[in-house]
Parts: sequence; structure tokens; C-alpha cells
Amino acid sequence: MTARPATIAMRADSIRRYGRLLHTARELFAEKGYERTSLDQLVARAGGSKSSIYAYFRNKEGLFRAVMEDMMEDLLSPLESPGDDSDGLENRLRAVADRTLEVLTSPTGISFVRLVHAQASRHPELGESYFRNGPERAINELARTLETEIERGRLSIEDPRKTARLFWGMMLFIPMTERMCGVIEPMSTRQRRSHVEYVVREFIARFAAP
Amino acid sequence: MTARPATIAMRADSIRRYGRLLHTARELFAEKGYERTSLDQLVARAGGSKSSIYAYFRNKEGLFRAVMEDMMEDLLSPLESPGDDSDGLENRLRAVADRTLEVLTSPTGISFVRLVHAQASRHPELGESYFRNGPERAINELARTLETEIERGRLSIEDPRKTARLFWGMMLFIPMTERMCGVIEPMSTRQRRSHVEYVVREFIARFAAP
DNA sequence: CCGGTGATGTACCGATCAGTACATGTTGTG
DNA sequence: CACAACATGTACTGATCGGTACATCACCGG
Repeated sequence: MTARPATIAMRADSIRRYGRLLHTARELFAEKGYERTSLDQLVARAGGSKSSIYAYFRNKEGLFRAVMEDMMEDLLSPLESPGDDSDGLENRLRAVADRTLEVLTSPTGISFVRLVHAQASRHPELGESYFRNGPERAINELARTLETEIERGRLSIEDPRKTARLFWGMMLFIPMTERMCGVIEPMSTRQRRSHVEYVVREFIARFAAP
Repeated sequence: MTARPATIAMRADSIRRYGRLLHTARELFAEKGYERTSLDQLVARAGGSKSSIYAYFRNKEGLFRAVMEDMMEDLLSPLESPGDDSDGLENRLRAVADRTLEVLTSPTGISFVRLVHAQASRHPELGESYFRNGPERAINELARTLETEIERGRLSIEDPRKTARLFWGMMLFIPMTERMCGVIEPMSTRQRRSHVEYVVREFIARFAAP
């Protein structure tokens, strides 16, 4: 970045630079992990300079936190359930499970979870924040759904929260483990559908009211 | 390590030094991860010198591979099922699940899985090896157990392997996620027993032959 | 049109790292 | 007892890292 166009707007330029640094840092952290990503590499790929990084993010740790917050928002926001109550339980389970599985087994999702797990001991608030806003929220929302179905007499469940934990375990554990270990490629829509269908079927078979 | 006792045995000393380096490297990798562990730190904690590391392990990557093989053996060997056929299905499920849960949620287990996941993209053979010898083997062994119970008419299951995947998902996903994110301490025996009991009960309730 | 203010690029620093050269010491062998 | 062969500790290197100092440049209020 020796040459510079000169005579260009500044305010919008700053915002763009900030976004570009954040975006590129996300790519690099996802590709190579936190410690193997150097700020010089970031500057080389994103443009700008280290001064900007330190002005915007204070230091490398601050950049990392900003990146993780950004990723978490992007990943978790599509999981906000619209709460279509009309579709029936099975379809709602299918829908939310499919979106969750898609997000978590995507390359971005896998990279994010890897970073969270790897850095959780150094950044306890990161692991905590992810768990509360991700898995725990998913469990609680599912539990609430189950509760209303219990009240309507359609399900027979003793402890909705524990049952919700089982559901997510069945749905996510093996696919995520396979992806984390690198033994399968990202799941196709077909594969996801098939897996979701199987798990939902087994779940209903166990907990449908007699 | 400036002074040295002088006039001490050598052959056994080498073996001991090798073991000590391996053991301490395991500790350090588990504590701080691969990239944050320096060979100087290793030497400072374990004694010996960098020459020994390079003589024994060729380089840092070789040391890492040796450590991971060592950890994998230690972690997976207690999971070899003795195959007590007399205890009845439920007790066998309880026993194998409890051991697996204990191993995987232990501090060592969590550190190991973190390292595998974090390094799987740089070391595909590591992720592959762990998955084949860990999760996949556990699935296959459980599936075989289920098959014999199906043949005896005690279980009603269509696809034993898929069902085994569900079982391990229910058993491991939430506890492991909580541990990986650092939101719970290592599980007490009491907690493990309770969780195992719950999951086995639900599993049997679903798949017991009518 | 001009001077100050904040943002940015460049060049640099000390620290730390993996890896190595080499001297020293130890062990088995004649 | 002497010597060869090997193992080990020490001191070093070149590279790379996070972080910083400072000069430069664009903008904006007067």
C-alpha cells in the first residue's frame, strides 16, 4: 500500500477499512487459528496498516474479540425462531433443526466452534457467551415448545429441558464431530434433510402421547 | 540445568528423559495448546535440553504427533469393552457409557479433543485417526451389541448403526459441549451416574421390544 | 486559504521462537 | 586405560511476531 489514490472521502473510507479488516481477520482466524494469524498477514491481505488495527481494536486480542462477536451474531441470528405455531410440531422441529445443523456444520460454523473451544480456557467469557446464546438458548426454546405440546396433550415428557438436551445431542453430535475431525465434507441439503428426518422421527416415536 | 550429578547411568537415563519430555510436553500442550507451547518452556520444565528433543522427535511437529499418539492410547485403551455378556444390556450400556463419559469429560480428555479439533485441518491424519479409533469404533461396538439384542428379540431397532449414533449423541453432546466451553467443572461421579441413568432409561424406553 | 486535528502508512524495536553448531561429557570396547 | 561413538548441554542464529514512534496526509472550522 505505497500508492494511495489521494483526494478521496475519509469518513466512509474509515468505516469501509474497519469492515474490511474485520472481515479479513475473520477469514484468517477461521483458516489458520488465532496464534498462526499474524497482523502483518492481515494487513497484507486486507490493505490498510497496523496503525488502523490498533486504532480500531486496541490490540490483537481486541481484534479477536471483535471478530468472534461478529461471527457469533452472524451465526446465531438465523437461528432466531420465527415461532410458526401453525405448522405443527414435527415441521417446526424439522425447520429449526435443519437450520441449526446447516449453520453449525458449515465451514464458517465449524471454524467458529473450533475457535471458541480452543480459546475458551484463555477467554472464559467467550465460551460462556457462546454457550448461553447458542446451545443453552436452543435448549430452552425447544423446551418451551415441548411444554406447550405437553399441555396440549400431544407429547408425554417428564422433564422438557432434559429432553431437549437429548434432542440436540441426537441431532448434532455425530455430524459435528465428523466435521470437526475433518472426516466428511460439508453436508449437502439432501444429507441434512435425511438426518433431520430420521432424528425427528425417532424423537416423536419416543415422546408422542399415547 | 547447569550442574549435573556426573557419573550416572546413561541408557536408562535416556529412556527416562524421553518419557519425561513426552510427559511434560503433553502437560504443556494440554495447558496452553500447540502454538503457545515453546520448546524452551518444555526444557525448562522437564529438564534435558533441546538437543534431546530434536534427537528423539525430529522437530516440534514430531513431538506433537508423539504426544497425541501417547494421549490417544491412554484415553482410548480404558474404553476397550471387556464384553461382559452376562450383565444384561442395560448394565452394559451403563458401564461403557459411564467410562466413556468419564474419560471424555476429564480435563485430559477435554484437552485432547480440543487439540484434535484445533489441529485437524493442519493434521488431517490426526483427526481421521481419532475419529476411527474413538467415535467410530464406539459406534460400531455399540451397534454390534444392539444387533445381538435384536436377534434375541429384546430390542426393536431398524438400523443399529444409526441408532448407536443417536445413543452417543444423547450421552455425550451436552456434557462435552459444556466442558469444552468451560461452563461446568469436571463431572462428579454422582453427576455422571445420574446422566447415564437418564439416557439409558430413555434409550431403552424407546427401543425395547414390545 | 490556512492551521490544527485526527487518521493512516512506514520504519522500526525488543522479545520470542524453532532450529542448529559445537564443545563437553559419558558409555561401551579393545 | 585409551579411544571411538554417541548423547547431551550451551550458546547462538535468522526469522517472525506484537506493538510503537513518528512522519505524512486528508479533512474541516475559522
